[in-house]
Amino acid sequence: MKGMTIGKIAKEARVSRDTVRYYERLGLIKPLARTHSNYRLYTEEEIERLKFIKRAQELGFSLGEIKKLLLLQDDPNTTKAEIKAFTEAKIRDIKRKIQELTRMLHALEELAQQCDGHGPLEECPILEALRDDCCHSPEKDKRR
Amino acid sequence: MKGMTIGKIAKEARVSRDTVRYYERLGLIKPLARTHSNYRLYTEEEIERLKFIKRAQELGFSLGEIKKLLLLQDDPNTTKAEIKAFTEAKIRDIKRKIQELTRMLHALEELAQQCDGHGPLEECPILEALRDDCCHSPEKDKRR
DNA sequence: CTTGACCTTGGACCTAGGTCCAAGGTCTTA
DNA sequence: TAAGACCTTGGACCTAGGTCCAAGGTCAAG
Repeated sequence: MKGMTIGKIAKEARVSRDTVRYYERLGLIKPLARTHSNYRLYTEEEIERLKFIKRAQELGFSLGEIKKLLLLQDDPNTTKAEIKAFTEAKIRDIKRKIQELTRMLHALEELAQQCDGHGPLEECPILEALRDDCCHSPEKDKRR
Repeated sequence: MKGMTIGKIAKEARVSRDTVRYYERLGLIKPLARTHSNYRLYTEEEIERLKFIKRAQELGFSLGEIKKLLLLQDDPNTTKAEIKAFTEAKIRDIKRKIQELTRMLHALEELAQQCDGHGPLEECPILEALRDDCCHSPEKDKRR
């Protein structure tokens, strides 16, 4: 009988059995067949699919997005332009996250730099900033 | 009778009643008193506390971290150096996140740029990159 | 004295990406 | 034939930061 059981491909792809079953529930992967005793059977191809998923995760794609990506890959009508557009959407997404984190970083760095680390706590510029309304969240509290 | 009910302070601080009760469960805030009918009673101070929490969240602190920050603020033995160290730890944290996102961004940008958006899907450099083992996750799959 | 707006509690539900467990079936190897 | 290592299913649990709901109590206005 050809094929590998779930434990085998999980080990090969360095994920857990539970994760493989979880991905199956999400529709990311499915076994080629079942044995007479209902064991899932897979081939090399599914190991590659698991590795594909891992790599896509490392690039910042969610499992939902990876599902779309796999569907696109499996569909003969998909164009390269679609894949490129998908990638570019993710790029914009990541850029937005970086911008937001950079905003936080600058605000924190400014506060840390204002604090000399000495003297009474009442004058701590960091706590003061959190207490008073000073922080640079754009477009808020315009009235008052 | 002095004090505001939960609906009042929630409105003032622009959060939901449920959120205030949730913060109470987490130990971030608590009512000064209860009425005879067991209604929570708050003062201006609690509105400020809610705003403090929101501002700290905007700076990237988790509710767990904000709890520590509030405890530090309320403790007369806290030094400015401690607050500064806390802030600096968060700065390092955010820098790490930015680095990770930047890694993803560069990888995606390289892939997008390699793709001309034309021709058959089999040669799509983006899908190829996910299929083959090419992506720059550091220190992995050194054997094989 | 009733209506509607408030308040109370406990607990379920949500997203995301899994992990863990129980109860049971199967397979291999000694 | 028995142990131990697999496999099956369904469902609970986890983090984080909440939201929503039911069933019931309270309060002010008309």
